[in-house]
Amino acid sequence: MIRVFIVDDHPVVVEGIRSLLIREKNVDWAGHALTASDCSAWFRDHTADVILMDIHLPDKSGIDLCAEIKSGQPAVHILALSTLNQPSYIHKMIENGADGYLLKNASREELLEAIETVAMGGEYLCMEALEVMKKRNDNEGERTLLTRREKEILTLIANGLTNPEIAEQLFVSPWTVDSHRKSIMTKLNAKNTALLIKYAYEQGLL
Amino acid sequence: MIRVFIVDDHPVVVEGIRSLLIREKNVDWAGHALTASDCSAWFRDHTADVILMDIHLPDKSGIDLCAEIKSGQPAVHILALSTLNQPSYIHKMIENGADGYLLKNASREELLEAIETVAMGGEYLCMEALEVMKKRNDNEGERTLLTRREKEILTLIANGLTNPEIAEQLFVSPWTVDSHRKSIMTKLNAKNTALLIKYAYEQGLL
DNA sequence: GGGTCAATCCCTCGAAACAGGGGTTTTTTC
DNA sequence: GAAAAAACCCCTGTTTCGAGGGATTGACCC
Repeated sequence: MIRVFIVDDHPVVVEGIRSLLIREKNVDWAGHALTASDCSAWFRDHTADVILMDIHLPDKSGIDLCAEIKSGQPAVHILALSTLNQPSYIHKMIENGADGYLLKNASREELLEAIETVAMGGEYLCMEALEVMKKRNDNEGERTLLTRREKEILTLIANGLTNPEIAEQLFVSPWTVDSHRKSIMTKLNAKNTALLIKYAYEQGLL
Repeated sequence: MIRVFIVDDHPVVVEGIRSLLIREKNVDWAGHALTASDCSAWFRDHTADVILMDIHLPDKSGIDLCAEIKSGQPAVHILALSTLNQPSYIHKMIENGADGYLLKNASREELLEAIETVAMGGEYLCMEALEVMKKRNDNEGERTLLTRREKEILTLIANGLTNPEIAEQLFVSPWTVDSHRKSIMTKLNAKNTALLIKYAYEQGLL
């Protein structure tokens, strides 16, 4: 008997999955939460075999929640659910301890298979997630391309800060910021700021 | 008895809404489709009182599908469903004949209220959509704000062209381009190019 | 026909961005 | 523990941006 808990801020998704699972003999409904904090609270006193976890939650990202739950209860298996197959999300979830990744347009069969797989300690990635992870390895991943610092600076650029302003905020020299900016532009192949922001958006970096 | 049809590419959403509605005495389940083309096909031979329509469909946007269905069957009431409250989507759906707009994190009560309202010929907008529509009226609509020429130039800026390059392409003086650029920045309240592109993206202008 | 607005053109100047080098130190990774 | 990668720092130009002013024309609306 697999005890399944779900955290998702969409009542209809919760209800939908519940009514899909309730028909299964080997699946038991542990409960649900609409927010990350409710989920954390529940797992302080209870446990489950599998958590179906939405990535977009109102109070906290599923990425952080995933790490949090795993540190408290390492035995619990987490299956990430998302509407989007943004590479950055997939990587982050896996890195933070998720055991599987499923798109919300998955069929009932796929959902059940994924739950069973992760419940037995396996790993389940949907097709799209698999492709993304493969690309990452093949291609050295256009996404891994940017370092942590570079992403940080890119975000600040997108927020309209100038190089000197960024330098001040990060307590580094303006030249450093300029160096990072140049390497970001080289990596994203952007000729100027406008293209930089455009590419960043298109690649889901913002 | 309100006959409800749903088109959404997420099986769990379909299932969730179904199990929410099935408990209602005054709601009848007409059927569902996972793609826009299936939906169109179904409505050639059948009809319903209300369609719950996802905006993001695999083969065609809900925005187009909405106009298509309405032209064939004007009596049908369409309630748009979306995970995002992007202003551009809300406007476009309403313009294409949608009778309501609901976010997918709506509660069961809100969903039922929305269905009943549109079934009776009314209009139902969720809080977020209302705010967006209000802003449009208050503010003369962040979308009408930019003139045709300004949008054209904004697109070119986003494509990485500089003012002189844009001037050359449009056969006008660089001064002219600069004037337009300045007025775009004033209207969108952007301090620099980075913010300009960011705002343009957020408001669905690109 | 007067008012409004889009679209065009013009000028200056300081502050950024962009292109092109150079380099050191710290942290990862194998 | 060595190699590689990331993060940091520096300098010099040229180009573009961005803020601040202007002005003229034509189209559309009441």
